[in-house]
Amino acid sequence: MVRWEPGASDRLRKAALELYAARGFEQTTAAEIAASVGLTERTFFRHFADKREVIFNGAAEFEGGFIEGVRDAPESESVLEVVSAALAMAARFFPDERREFSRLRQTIIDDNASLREREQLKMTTLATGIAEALRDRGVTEPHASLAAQSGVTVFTVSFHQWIAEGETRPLGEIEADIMGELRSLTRAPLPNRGDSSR
Amino acid sequence: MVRWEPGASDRLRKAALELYAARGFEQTTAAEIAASVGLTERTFFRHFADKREVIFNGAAEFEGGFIEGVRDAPESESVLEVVSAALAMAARFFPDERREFSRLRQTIIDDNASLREREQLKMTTLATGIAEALRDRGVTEPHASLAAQSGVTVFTVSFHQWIAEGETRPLGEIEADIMGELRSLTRAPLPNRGDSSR
DNA sequence: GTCTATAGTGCGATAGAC
DNA sequence: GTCTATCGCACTATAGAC
Repeated sequence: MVRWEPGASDRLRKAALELYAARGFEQTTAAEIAASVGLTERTFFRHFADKREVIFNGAAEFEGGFIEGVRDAPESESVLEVVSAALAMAARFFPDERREFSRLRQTIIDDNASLREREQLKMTTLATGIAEALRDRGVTEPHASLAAQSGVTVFTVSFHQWIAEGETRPLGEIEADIMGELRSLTRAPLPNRGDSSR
Repeated sequence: MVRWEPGASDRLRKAALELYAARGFEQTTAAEIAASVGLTERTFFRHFADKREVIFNGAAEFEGGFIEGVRDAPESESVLEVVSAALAMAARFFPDERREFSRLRQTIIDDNASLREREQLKMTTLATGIAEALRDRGVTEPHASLAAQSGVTVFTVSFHQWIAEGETRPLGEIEADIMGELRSLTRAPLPNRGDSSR
């Protein structure tokens, strides 16, 4: 006989996702989520700092993996090569089995401004972390920040393509493509730049 | 005899900035801001959708200017040249006289997570708008999104440098530098890329 | 686990300007 | 009369304090 079922956190996460998807984020109260798995509102807030965090708190693991990808990348003259290695590592967090789940999660986020805000902050935090890891590898500013943010840009654009309707390629493949597109984009000349200092 | 002083929203904005700076964003209530200029909490929320918006709602003008810069840029083969023209336009919203104010505003934002969230969302919204303007010029995806996001990256890195202690160069000049750095970064080769498709 | 401050919303009343 | 900016009050949910 147990006093409470184990895995409160997991049950809350699962219930929250379902309720947010079914009736919308704002229309779902923390009390409802908790009640639906036999817990109280207070317990919900002991597990998650706020209503939104329940959707994002698997993200720390992903962020860590991305940054680890930077730290463990092989020696290279090219900063972007390091970032590419990290992108490949990041792609491992999104195997094809997870695509449908990612689609559902993204529709929930897209439907609510405060969830979009939280997501953007996570991406910026990620970029900041990558920049730091690059500086630890000896990359100087502003290159570290630019490369880090560009890596996140490639990830974001690729991720949205990955969950686009009808897309079947794995994330890693899309990332390689998009990185190539970014490089060709910035390779084009800036013809009549003239004296840019005034 | 007038029933109320005119310019309620300007007065609220000014008072909010001062109070946020003096005692912090979370330690300042909407009621206090309103009371400090002789209005009620309810009136504050009729002018601003939420407590944070009071700090950001000058930003629509800036966003419009940036996007206008894309629309009005001269014909060019290079997408990045278009983005550079828009960056130059954006820089006009931040003349040197505004640098001190921008520093103060940024410290308020940096000190609070929810303000940072809102700022990041604004930047993403901006990138989305720029991408749309680029597509209207005939730029296809994923180039439009990549170029737009890269433009915002250059702006963000440049802006932070612009308000860095001891920095005296105008924003436009910093932007040109940073854009050059981004270009040189992505120009470096990706040596042993091999078969990137698997 | 309870208690409370605060954010934010909805609605009716009010006092002028036109 | 209508329109608009405000007040005042009641209310819910979040989130933190105790």
